[in-house]
Formats: sequence, structure tokens, C-alpha cells
Amino acid sequence: MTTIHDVARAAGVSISTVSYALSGKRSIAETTRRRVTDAASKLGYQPHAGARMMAGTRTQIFAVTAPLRHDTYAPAHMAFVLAVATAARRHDYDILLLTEDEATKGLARVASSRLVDGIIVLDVSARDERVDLVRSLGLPTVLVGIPDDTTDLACVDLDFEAATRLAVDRLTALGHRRIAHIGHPEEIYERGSNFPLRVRAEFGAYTEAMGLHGEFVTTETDGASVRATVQALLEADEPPSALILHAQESVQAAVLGYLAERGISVPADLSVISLGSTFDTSRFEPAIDVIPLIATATCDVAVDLLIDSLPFPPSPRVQYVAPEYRSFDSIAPPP
Amino acid sequence: MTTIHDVARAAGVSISTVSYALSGKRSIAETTRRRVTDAASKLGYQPHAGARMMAGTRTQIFAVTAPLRHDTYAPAHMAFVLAVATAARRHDYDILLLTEDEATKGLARVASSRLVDGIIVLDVSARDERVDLVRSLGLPTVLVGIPDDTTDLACVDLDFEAATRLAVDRLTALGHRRIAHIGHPEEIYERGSNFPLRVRAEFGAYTEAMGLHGEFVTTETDGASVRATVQALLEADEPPSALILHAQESVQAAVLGYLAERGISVPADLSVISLGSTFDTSRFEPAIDVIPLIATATCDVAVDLLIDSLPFPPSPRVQYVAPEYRSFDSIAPPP
DNA sequence: CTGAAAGCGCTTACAG
DNA sequence: CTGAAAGCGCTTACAG
Repeated sequence: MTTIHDVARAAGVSISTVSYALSGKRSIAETTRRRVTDAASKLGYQPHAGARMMAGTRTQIFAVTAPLRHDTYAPAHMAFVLAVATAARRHDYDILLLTEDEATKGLARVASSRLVDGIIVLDVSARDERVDLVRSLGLPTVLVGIPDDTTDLACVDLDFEAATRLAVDRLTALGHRRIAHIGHPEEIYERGSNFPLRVRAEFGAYTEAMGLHGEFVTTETDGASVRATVQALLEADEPPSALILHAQESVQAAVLGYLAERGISVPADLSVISLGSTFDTSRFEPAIDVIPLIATATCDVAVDLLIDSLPFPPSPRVQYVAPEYRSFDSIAPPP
Repeated sequence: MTTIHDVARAAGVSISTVSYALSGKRSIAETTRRRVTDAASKLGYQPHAGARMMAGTRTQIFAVTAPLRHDTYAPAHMAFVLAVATAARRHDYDILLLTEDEATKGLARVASSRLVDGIIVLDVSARDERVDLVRSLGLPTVLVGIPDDTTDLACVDLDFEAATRLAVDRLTALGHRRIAHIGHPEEIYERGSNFPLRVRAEFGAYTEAMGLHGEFVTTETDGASVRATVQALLEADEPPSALILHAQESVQAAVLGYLAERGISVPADLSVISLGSTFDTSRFEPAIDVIPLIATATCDVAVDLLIDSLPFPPSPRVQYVAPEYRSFDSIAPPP
């Protein structure tokens, strides 16, 4: 293994000059800098990570939490983990992945062993057991997801309230007055899951404020439950003319499957918008308009926030990512 | 932050005694050991990770590669990453996640900076660009997946050949003579993906050796392609009486959906086995027998292999995980 | 603009 | 059974 001494010898300078030339933390004669960088790259020099952690103040590693709950949609979570990793690499940071059963113990461990410079907590729920812990850790932390109590916390998330209003606005602009929101299974709401609750609350408040007829329904994820839910909705006395779907991929696919079966055409007979989805709704048949939950957008902001709070006492704040509407022609005026 | 000196002072011993008492690397008087461990836990002592890396020979971190290709099934990959992390934690190891675009650069970087003690490469394909690299890194490495050339390599994977024979054997035992194998899209095979190729090859060889009629078909993943594929299969002059599915979840679901539509009953009219699946086939309608690809089983072996090769020059070898058959009554004698 | 040296917090021979 | 000390490879005041 080649060390800083090898580089110093090859460049004919002292090791402190090598260190400064490579870090740029003090001015160096251009010719000296060249000699050092040339020697370093010729020798394939990579600073020893452990020595750096020891001597410097940074480890260049962030901890990221793996999903806390088993029912977290795995591909979405993978997308978020990878998005964090990719964003972190742009700042020369690596990602240490903490497993579920380590949710709290692991955080405490990596914090007190000074293994990481900061923490990104993914998939934060309204009442999250990890929130109190991170407050006590004294390590820069950013949460992805907004807990009920955000005191002293830095949080990032899609603005689900704005996303909900955006969906409703698009529909009312076309003349819809009766809109149904098909959500997640009951237990998701009972457990305090973050954005399903926020979407449901905003949907209720906003449709009421706008004088619309907004109906919220939950459904289990199996095919039969989905069919029954949609059927009940459509066979009501005054059925909705538009659907806002905020549920897992298979449920949304099942809704569309049932509509096709029944010969209900989207958007001619019924308008449909998918909200907060992490999967590709343009591959549904038919393709469905979506206000997506974009892992890269959210995680880029989270990592930037974390990087910014590294040198300072972390600046608590809640940052909302603005929603975006992607049209695939699945909405039209009511029949 | 509490250091080894704090613990030594509190316990009234030297720092070397603290180190040895905690590591157990030399014998310590029981009373001394108690004093040390008590002091350590009272002070909440956690050794500084960087100092450990420096002084010791271990970092207690393994690198794990994120998916190399975009079409890798994300939930499966997440399961493998988490399975590695969980297994690693049992040996006091943490996991550093390398992103895709870092596939090779990241491996070289963490190796030469001595950030990790070993590497687990996930989702290895038949001809994998990372294989030559890891051979040159001089770091203990275990591959999950078997490349064409395994020289000097430690690899772990489900025994897909045995799994394929197991599926065929179960069917022939019931009297099936005409078996179709529905596989992945064409391009997966062209690109040298690991187990699809192995399953296809073994299916061809084994059905021929057994004097059976084995037919292999590929299908694109969209609903229309799947329907067309299954339809062609079933409307042939001599249609198969059993199907072995080795494809992504949505394709397998689409196959079953099409069968249901056509009024073809499983297993009365047609037997179906799912092979190498990472998802829950018991939730299909109907539930389908499966020879699963179990992330935990494979990754446990991979991590054990890596741990074993830490003190020694890595012992190259290919280790196959035996397949397991899980019955959900989706096979029966041919009609 | 550059160098000599202290020090980060451990582990592990070396002594006793 | 235990301790004093060297040393791991860096970073960063301190000098010049």
C-alpha cells in the first residue's frame, strides 16, 4: 500500500505539503502542486480511510437506514437508498446501510464510534421511534418524511398536500365535481404512516373547501378487495367521475384491470390520476397521469441539506419538494 | 466522546489492559475484566472506528455492490442487500453500499483506501466486467452468482441446475411428458445473464436426457406479449401439460391471469411451477409451487465464506445452495 | 511558500 | 497477569 510518505518522497516534498496540495487547504506553488499530484496519481495513492478519520474530523461516510417496516414497498425503498448513495458520492461520501433490526441500536452504534459524519433516515412515519434517538445523537441528521413533531429536526419530503391539491385542481379545471380517492389498506393509516395520512387529510379538507364531493375509500391489496371497492364506488347513486389513486402498484393495476373488464374507458368515462407513485404509470394500460414521488429529487435535497449542516450546528428545518404533474392523457371532462 | 483512556482511568488499569479485556485477545484476571467491562458500559464506551482501522488490521466493514443493471429486479436486489447486511451484522460487520456507476471505480477506491475488509459482489452475470477487477484487488471477495470463468474466485449461488432438474422430476413423477419453460425476454439471454442461461441450458439438456418433450420460449414483459406467448403454446398441435415459469413477477402473474381468462384450471388442466423466484408465489391466484431463490440462504453462505477467507489468502471455490421445493398444490397428473 | 512535529485513539509486540 | 511504549497514516497548528 502506498502512503503519503511514498508520495512525498517521489515528489521531493514533505508529507504536509502532500496533504495540503491534495486537499487544497492552503496555497501551494503551482509547480509543487503538479509534482505532488503527478506523483500521487503515478503511485495510485489513496489516503488511508482510517488514518483520515483519526486525524481529520471527517469520515466521509453517511449512515442510511434500511426500511423499518416489512411492508415498505421494496423497489421504492431501494430507489431511495440508491438515490441517497448517488447524491452522496457527488460530495465524496459513501453510504453505510443500517438494517431494520438495527433501526435504533445501529444508529447509536455508528454515531458513538464516530463511523459516520451524518445520518439520513428514510421512510419516516408520523410517529417514528427513531426521531427521539436522532435528536439525542448530536450528529447531523436529515429525515426523509415528516414526523408529527419536527422540533429541532431537518426533514425533506414531497409536498404531498400540494400534490393532492394539484391533482384535485387538474380535475376541477376539467369540470369534475365528484372525485374519489382510493388509498392504502386501513392499517397503514392506523399505524401513522406518513404520507397516506397527509394525502387523506388534505384530500378531505381541500375538496370540502372547494365545495366538491370528495370520497375517500381504503382497500386491501388483494384483487378481490380492489374489485369490490371499485365496484361499490361506481355503483353508488352518484358515482365519482374521477379517481385519485394513492396505493401500491398492484392495487393501481388491479383498479385499471377492473375498469377494463367492466368496459369503462379511461379517460372518456372516468378520469384517473396516480399520486405519490414511485413506479412507472406510463406502462399501465392505459397509461395514467401521475404526480410522482421522485426518489432522486427528494434525496438530492436531503443530501444537500446534510452536507450543509456538517460544519455548523444542524439547522433544523422542513423542506418540501414541489410536486410535478406528468400527463399521459388519462383525464378528460366528465362524460 | 469517551476514549479508552477514560475507561482505563475509571477501571484503574492501563489502556492495554482495557483493550485486551474488551477484545479477549489475552487472558485477564476475572476481577480485572469485570472492572473494565463495568467501566466501559457505564461510560458508554465505543471504540473509535477510525482508530481501530488504523491500529488494527480490520475495518469491520464489507463493501456490497448495488445493482449493476437497471433491469435487475429491484425488490429482489433489496432483499439481497439486506440479507447481506443482516448476516454481516452477526459477525460485527457493517455494509458499505456501492452504487451502480461506481461498479468498478468504487470497488477500486474502497479497496485501496483500506475502507473495507472484504467485498460481496451481487448479481454477477456470466461475463461480468467486475470479475477481472476483483481478482486484481487482493481483497477477500465473494461473488453471488457464477461467472463463466471462476478461476481464483469464491462464488455462491442457488444450484439452478439442480433446481431445474427438481422441477422436471416433480412433473415427470406425475406423468408429464410435455413440459414448456417460459423464460425471460430474449435480451436477458443475449446479455449473458447468469441464471436464466443456466436454467435454459439445463432444461434443454435434462428434458432431452430424460426423453421428454421440452420446449423453451421467451416472452417480452408486457401483457400482450405474455398472452401471445401462452396462447401460441397452448394452441400448438401437441400442447404442454405443464409449465415451468422462470420470469419476473408481473410476467408470471400475467400467465396465470391469461389461464384464468381462458378457463384453464391449474392444476387440473395444466400444472405450473415457478422456479428461482424471489417473490411470494403463494399469493398468486391460484398459489403456485415454487423452487425459490432465497436471499437469506444464499447471502448467509456468502458472508460466512467471506468471513472465513479474512485471515487467510482467500480460498477460491464455488458453493451451490441446494434447491428446496415448496408445494402449494399447483401440480397434478396431466389431464 | 514549505517543513518538522504533535497528536488523533486505538492495537500489539515487548518487558517484567 | 499487567503495563509502558511504539506505531498505524494521516491532518493541522506552529515555525520559519
